[in-house]
Amino acid sequence: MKYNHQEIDQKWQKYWAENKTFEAKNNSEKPKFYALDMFPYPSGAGLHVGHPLGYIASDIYARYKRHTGFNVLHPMGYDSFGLPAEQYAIQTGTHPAITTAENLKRYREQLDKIGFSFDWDREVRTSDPDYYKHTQWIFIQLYNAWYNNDTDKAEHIDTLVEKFASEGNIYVNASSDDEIEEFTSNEWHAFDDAKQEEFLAKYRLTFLAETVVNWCPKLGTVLANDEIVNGVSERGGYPVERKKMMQWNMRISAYAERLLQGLNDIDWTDSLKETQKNWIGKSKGASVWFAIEGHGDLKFEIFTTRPDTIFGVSYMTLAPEHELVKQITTAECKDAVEAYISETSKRSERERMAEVDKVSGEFTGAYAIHPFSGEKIQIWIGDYVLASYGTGAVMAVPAHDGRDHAFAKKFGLNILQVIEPKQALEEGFDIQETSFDSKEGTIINSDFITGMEVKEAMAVVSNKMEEQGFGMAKINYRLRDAVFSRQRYWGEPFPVYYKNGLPQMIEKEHLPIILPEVEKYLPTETGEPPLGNATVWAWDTEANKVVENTEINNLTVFPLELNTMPGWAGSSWYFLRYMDSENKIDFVSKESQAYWGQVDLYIGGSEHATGHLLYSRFWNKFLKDMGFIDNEEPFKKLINQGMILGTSAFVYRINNTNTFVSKGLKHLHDVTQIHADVNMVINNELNVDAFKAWREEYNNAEFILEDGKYICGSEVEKMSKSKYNVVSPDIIVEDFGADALRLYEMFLGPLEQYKPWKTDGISGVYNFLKKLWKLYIKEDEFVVTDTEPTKEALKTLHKTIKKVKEDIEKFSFNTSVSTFMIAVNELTAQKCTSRAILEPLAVIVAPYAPHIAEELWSKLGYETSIIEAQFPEFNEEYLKESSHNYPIMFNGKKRFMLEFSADATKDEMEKVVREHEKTLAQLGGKAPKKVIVVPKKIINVVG
RNA sequence: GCCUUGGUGGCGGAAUUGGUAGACGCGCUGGAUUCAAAAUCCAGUGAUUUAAUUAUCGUGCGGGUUCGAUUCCCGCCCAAGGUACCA
Repeated sequence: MKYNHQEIDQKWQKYWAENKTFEAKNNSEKPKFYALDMFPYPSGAGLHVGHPLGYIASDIYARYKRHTGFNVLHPMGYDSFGLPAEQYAIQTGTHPAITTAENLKRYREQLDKIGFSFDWDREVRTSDPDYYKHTQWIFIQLYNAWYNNDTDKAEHIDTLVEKFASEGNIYVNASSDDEIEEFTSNEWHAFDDAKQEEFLAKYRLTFLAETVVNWCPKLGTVLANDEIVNGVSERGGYPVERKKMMQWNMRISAYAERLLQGLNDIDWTDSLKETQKNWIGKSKGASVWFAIEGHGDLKFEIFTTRPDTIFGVSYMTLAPEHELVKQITTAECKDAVEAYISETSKRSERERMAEVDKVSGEFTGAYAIHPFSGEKIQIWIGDYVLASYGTGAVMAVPAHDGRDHAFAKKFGLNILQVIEPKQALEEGFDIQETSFDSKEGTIINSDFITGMEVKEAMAVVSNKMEEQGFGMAKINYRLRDAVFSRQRYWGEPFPVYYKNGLPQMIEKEHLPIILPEVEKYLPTETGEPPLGNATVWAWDTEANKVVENTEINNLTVFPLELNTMPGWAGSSWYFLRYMDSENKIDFVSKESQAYWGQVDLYIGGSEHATGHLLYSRFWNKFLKDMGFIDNEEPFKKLINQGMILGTSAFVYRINNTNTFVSKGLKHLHDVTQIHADVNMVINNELNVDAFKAWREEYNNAEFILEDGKYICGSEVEKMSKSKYNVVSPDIIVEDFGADALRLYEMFLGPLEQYKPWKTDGISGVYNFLKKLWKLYIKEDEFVVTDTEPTKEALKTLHKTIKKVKEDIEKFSFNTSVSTFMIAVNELTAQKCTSRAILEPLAVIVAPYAPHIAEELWSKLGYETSIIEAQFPEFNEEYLKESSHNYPIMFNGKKRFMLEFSADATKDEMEKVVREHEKTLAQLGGKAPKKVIVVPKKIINVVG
């Protein structure tokens, strides 16, 4: 009987499904363990070899936890809303729900073939109305909440309304929009509903506001930065501009400090915490208001981290999008400023941040007044200042800030030194040539702070500004409120209708509001989102249901929101749903979430570091504030699996044409690099016909070939459907079995590391499985006996137990695979047949290669799953060595080996080494200066 | 640009706290078996040098600390991920 992976895989996958072997119970005498994977987006390309990497790791850990006595929750589901299905719908007219259902089916089949210990009864899908009704409900909770800085938590909006009614907003300490007009309780009562709502919106945790987006007029849609290449749309190559739009936003900034502090309480890698910390970007500094000459009371606010340099200000820079620019620009400067703004609107924010050497700007003709000195300061606009960061305005101190310096130099603006460096600078240092950005120094040329140290000056300036009413110390966060509207079809509809232009929430009992059918998935001709095409998309407030648009009367029937929610909406809370996925009423019951608590182990890609992982923490904290769940942080321990990278293929389109030029000739043209599907490329050569048939826009494409071939470029990058470089695990499972795939993915290298995919080494792990099999079954015979194990076999077994246990606990799965190989090689050489060795061996291998382990377990005579078996205990007795072979080194270089008994003392060993003839030969008879003996490691002779 | 991670043989990688660099696997070379091949088994395999012993070099590059550095420190180079509407 040979090792037949296909038969064994099927047999045990069927057994696990039928016996619900991996069902998690919501109560148990065993301790609980919650192991979670980041759920996949089910793309049309199917599961690729990168997906299972993390799933296999968490599966090994989850199975190990079961072997050590835990009640394990290990669920899986799908992040099933998203752009690709919608894109496909636009291209083919197929409803995204159909595409998604097909993709999902394929994913499930693929996942099933790998033998995961998932509890499939708890599966969730974000695009399922039974799921997204809760996403809609959470949205409503956020709408009906504000953040009270005094209690440092979110509260129901009613408590804010009470405050307004009793004392106005003057004493309210909330996270809110900047610069809210003050009102008294009397004024509040005098406001009409619309006015009251206008004020409440400035405090709500989700609110409508104007936000800048990448607008592509030709496609009539908003684009992700991802969809823009070289300033034009990736699809079609159309121009893109920055435009303001009314959008739903989430006030994540209210949680900035808690998101930052919470990092101290979770077991995540330092690099990931660092990334989130930098993303939140806390900085201490000051807010300063500058008056504008000739504009009466008009002032604008800047944020600076260096209030100590306020006397070094030589000009101001506003973001070109700053709201005041139009108002203050003088007639003479108008044309140039407008041209510059229009130019800037074509550049993406990322370009503006990246291209630091492209210094550009324009003088507005207006002057600010220095609050202390009263001097006139030129106001410029420059694209190095971003509207979305801080207040979109900076006070420029060229002597002490690199970017301000470059700007001042280019435009011949004054550079005034106000800090004297503490340490003498290199000779020839000239503040006119290079800025001095360090905070180590003494203030000069600065009125009342001259002579102070930087730190002291910062505080003094802040205090003085506060006294005089034009500034104060302030903490600023880089973290911006998150835009929550998408002009897309395939996402959660908002549970929102508009009455007199004001948003109204729909009651919980009428949820879900189901995504309507549309004829076309594109934006409407008037530029509205795809839901603008829906004909049944109005809310009847009497019947409490969605009705035909023709019934809209704005008295009882109102238009519904046309935007949908972003991809991260559904993924921000799915980990809670798994705890209680059958709950028909609430998103999770109090009891279920109390039992499962935090996710004990979360495995997923580091590319989610600042998106999903921050948004989930935000929603989790909010839900806790509102009393729905108990834990402040959702994910106790988190491991980033490194991505498996793909090899992408590129074609080169000559700009503004539909002609593609082969790689070797691309330097002769201005070209745009575009991804081609790797499945259309063999040995870098493009299958031109397949490419033409790939997309409608390429049907008539023309090609400039070299040597009769179209040669593609290639790059190693993320494996992703959008890069068309996806490789599927199916063939590997078919040819080598699920256990080989599992072992191989682990064997590739450390879990956390990025690695390009290659199939070359798979035969190694397959050979290992065959050798493992042969320890138990030779020819057709089951050869395991009850003979006493040898000392060597016990040593092999126990060092394997020790190493594998340590490896699993530190998520070093690649080294376990090597350890198994060594163990099997040794036991084979020892001709071991003892049950006392081979039975525990099957259990240690089981988390990694569960199918073969189950089969061997049943051959060993067991009738229940191997998952019931206890993980074997390590016994140190078997590993004791009577001697150790020491390398004898001279000045760090190994020269020969010497064996010493385990109980030899340091002095004894030193003596032997000193007197050894080879030592004398090495040193030419001279006595060693020193001998260093490190027990169980090395002996080093210093000559 | 900025933030994060990584760079070790032909390839994937190992090396627990600063202690024998290259475990394990792939590939390659030679051999056994076979009519032949597949499969399997055995031996070898960082580079230079040598018949061999040996010696020298060697963990992206340049410095430093140390008896001893893949590991710690300083300065660079290269690649990947993220950079706020891909998920």
